[in-house]
Amino acid sequence: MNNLANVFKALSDETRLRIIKLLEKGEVCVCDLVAGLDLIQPKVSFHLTVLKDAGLVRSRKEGKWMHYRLDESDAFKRFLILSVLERMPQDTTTADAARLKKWTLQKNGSTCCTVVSRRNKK
Amino acid sequence: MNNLANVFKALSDETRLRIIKLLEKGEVCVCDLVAGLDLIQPKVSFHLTVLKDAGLVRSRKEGKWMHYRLDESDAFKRFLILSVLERMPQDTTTADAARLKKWTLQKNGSTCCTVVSRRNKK
DNA sequence: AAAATATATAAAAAAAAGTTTATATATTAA
DNA sequence: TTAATATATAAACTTTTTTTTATATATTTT
Repeated sequence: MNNLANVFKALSDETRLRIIKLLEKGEVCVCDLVAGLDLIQPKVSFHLTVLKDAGLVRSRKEGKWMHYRLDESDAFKRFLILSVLERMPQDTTTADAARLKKWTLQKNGSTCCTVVSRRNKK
Repeated sequence: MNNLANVFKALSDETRLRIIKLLEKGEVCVCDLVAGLDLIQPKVSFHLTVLKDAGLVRSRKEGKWMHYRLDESDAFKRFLILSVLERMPQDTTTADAARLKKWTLQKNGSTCCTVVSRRNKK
């Protein structure tokens, strides 16, 4: 579904707005989103599917990992996403970003979402 | 509630988008909205309350009638409302507008929402 | 090949939103 | 004052959305 009410519906959930914020700076893989949001994986997958169905994110598979990114391919979506990014309350989003950063540092190639292509090329 | 997710939630329902469209040209009283939408009155009241809680409409009481209008008091809301107004599919909205027009013509002062103040002043 | 991992999805359960019917309140009309 | 009307709200119900738990699939690692 891609009608107007549905795009708004996709944006009507706190968790999904947090996801959008975590995607602000570019692609993030599901395992990293799970860490950043501190939520169980199927829940995150569910919300990603809602966002994708509404055309607000796109995904790219790389090995066993799935990377999501914002889809700002048209002006309306771009504006909606931008207004989410700038309007989300700081407290939540900084906590999420901090968790994500901590996680990516500590996992250090040993856990999920190692960038395979790069490792293989080495 | 007036947080971001809630504003989007208010816009995530077809009936509420139809209401916004009917309010495009200015204040409309509840009985006229009921006629335009062809829905039962408590249902319309419910959706008006949702819109009001989200800060998207305002209301004004005049006698026993309640008039609703769009609240475009800030740039963000104004943008959202504008995008609804221009993006709603024609078929639904023209049918609603036609019903509302027909109703206001035929009721002719005899039924609900007679503009009391004006009549009294005569 | 076997084991481990990332992710999606299905099924069941819980929570939230929307609908309907009935009714209360305020106001106006008679 | 009594009757009628407009609207909001409450209660019961239905539908939709979200959450959780379990599992299947694809891929990688060993």
